[in-house]
Amino acid sequence: MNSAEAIEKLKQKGLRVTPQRVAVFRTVYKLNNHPTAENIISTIQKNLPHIAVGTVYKVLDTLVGSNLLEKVKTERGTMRYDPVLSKHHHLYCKATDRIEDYEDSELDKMIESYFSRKEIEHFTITDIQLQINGKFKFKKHGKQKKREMPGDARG
Amino acid sequence: MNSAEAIEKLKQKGLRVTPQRVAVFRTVYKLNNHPTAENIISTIQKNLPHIAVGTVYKVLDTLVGSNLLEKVKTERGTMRYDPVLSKHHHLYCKATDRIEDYEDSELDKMIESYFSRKEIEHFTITDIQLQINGKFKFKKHGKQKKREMPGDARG
DNA sequence: CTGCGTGCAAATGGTTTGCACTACG
DNA sequence: CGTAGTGCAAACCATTTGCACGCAG
Repeated sequence: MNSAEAIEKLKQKGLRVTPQRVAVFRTVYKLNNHPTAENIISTIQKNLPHIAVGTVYKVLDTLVGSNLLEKVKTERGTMRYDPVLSKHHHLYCKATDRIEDYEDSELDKMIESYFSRKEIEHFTITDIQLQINGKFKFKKHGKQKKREMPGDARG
Repeated sequence: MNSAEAIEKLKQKGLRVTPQRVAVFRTVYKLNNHPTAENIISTIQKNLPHIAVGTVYKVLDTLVGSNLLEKVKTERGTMRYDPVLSKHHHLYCKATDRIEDYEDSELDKMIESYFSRKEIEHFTITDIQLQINGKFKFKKHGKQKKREMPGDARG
């Protein structure tokens, strides 16, 4: 996503456009591994060395509030951020803390029709998200460079 | 769950039996609202005033590690604990941070058979958990007493 | 211009850790 | 008895907050 696109999206949501917001937004798109706040900060600081930690958190909150990003929790303690593209589920590996998105409209339809038949007594559903736990199969071409990203192979 | 049962379960897992472990374990069963560590601590301290915060966290880790409890994280930052009874999903209300368990073997079968047909390319599934988001419908009999439990009506 | 957004640094709060002591097996 | 478990308090660390300044609209 380039700056123009980022600016456009911010404007659509009625948000003030600042270099910090553009940078945070673009960075979450660029780092497509559900980065932590820290990942985002250290990446941004290469281009925008002056940005403050608190600002990044505030911007992330703003973007989540405007539905431009979503906040994801894992077993481990820290929050992760994900561009909101469309309805999706998460593949999650506990051993490596890696998350990937999983979209499957057939699955969604099946679940939706199931719950339209079978209601839950005292609860009104707004949406359903699957956490699909397991293990990523790694292709074994070349060695994997060690980066400071969550979700890289550790197990 | 009484002490004898708690002790039995700890022994089954090969864990040393201590008053602290019994108390933590029983308290999570008693507080069936997916309590936070803090809920557990303040409840236990009524009977076992000397127990240390650090101990409770260590015991919780131990019990989670032995598969007697599970650890759940919500949108809000804090961890919540849940007795492991059987495979279940979570009903979750963002507004109140309330969690309830949801069991449905028909649903489980449907999902299982779906994924046995439709494999995910680079991922091996171990289990699937649904987060069913929405709103609890409250029955309006009498007033609800205010407690310091997560998941009570706030919205 | 006017106030929202930012930078900075200190505060917060849930969780973890290190160490001396205790008690389970 | 020996070692795993506990109590305690300090440390940790991701996130939040308060305030003065700067820049977007």
